[in-house]
Amino acid sequence: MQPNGSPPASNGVPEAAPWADVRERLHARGLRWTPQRRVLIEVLSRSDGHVTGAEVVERCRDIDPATTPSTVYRTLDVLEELGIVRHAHGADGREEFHVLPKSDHGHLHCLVCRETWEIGTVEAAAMVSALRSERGFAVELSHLSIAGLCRDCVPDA
Amino acid sequence: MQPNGSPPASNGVPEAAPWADVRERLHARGLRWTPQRRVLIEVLSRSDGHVTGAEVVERCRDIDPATTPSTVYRTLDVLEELGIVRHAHGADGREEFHVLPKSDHGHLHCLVCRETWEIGTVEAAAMVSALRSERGFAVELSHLSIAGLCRDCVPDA
DNA sequence: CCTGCTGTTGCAAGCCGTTGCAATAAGTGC
DNA sequence: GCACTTATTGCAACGGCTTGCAACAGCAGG
Repeated sequence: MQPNGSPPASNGVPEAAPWADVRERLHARGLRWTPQRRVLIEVLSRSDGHVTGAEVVERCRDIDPATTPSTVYRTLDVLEELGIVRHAHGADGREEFHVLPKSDHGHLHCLVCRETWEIGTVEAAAMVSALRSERGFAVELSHLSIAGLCRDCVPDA
Repeated sequence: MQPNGSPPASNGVPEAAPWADVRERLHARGLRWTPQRRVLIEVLSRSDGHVTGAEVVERCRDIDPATTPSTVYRTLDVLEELGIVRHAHGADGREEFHVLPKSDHGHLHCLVCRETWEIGTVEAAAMVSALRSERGFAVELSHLSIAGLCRDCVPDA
């Protein structure tokens, strides 16, 4: 059954592929395709790439009010193993999921305005390679959250 | 200066200076010196510099079983404003407090063995200044936690 | 010592996540 | 279609931390 592709958001951004084969990917690992997982995938496919755990739960409830948090979080763990989502913690320590990361990247969080920005491999390169060579430490960039004050919130002009 | 070595944990080495004037510092701000705060200061003065929120609560309870979490966390907030403690979040998002940070530093967390290391201004310098000049972003080093795999846990030998 | 102002506390409740466990239901083979 | 294996679910309870609120108690001042 392929009833007209599942459109991503509503603003014509394509997205197509990634979600189509999730079911098969699960099966390939002996995992199952359940109604609850369908709902979660539906929610994620509509996200813009960054969501908190609580947001995901809430959106799932919009589709199926019976949604249980434990199921959602456990499924997110599974999807993380499949590489479909990736999680990190915001400046307040809460979970933030990154959906379909197109590239490995971390985040910058302004402690004042709460705005966030992505920081890519290039910007992190110096630090990452320094830690790698000096300490043998392999940074998990996708889990990296750097807190601080953004340009607009730095008091010092 | 301040040779002092400041012997960290265990033995009853009473960390003279910093704690002595906490009471006055509070008073100077119109804040109060209460039994509960006395207990918390007692606990912090015995810490080796890194404790989780839950640990602090538990240790306070060792001294006064009636200790309430809300009081502890609220007082830690106050002490953070006084610059006596500083908090960050571990790889799991839980709070970690740095007591009397002698220097600004962040932390490295191994996702496998859970070990942690400090990372100082020198190591972070490249990244900090890059973010500062390219984005105007002022990194709060003391809040920085970098997750990844340490030398001993990196699979790839 | 007594009084009053207001910083603090403790409680109750709540939010975000996690976990143990028994019941349920995908997916497989016949 | 029908067992059967076992991945998955939902529940209930808990851990860490926060918040609203009424009662309490530092600490000047008289």
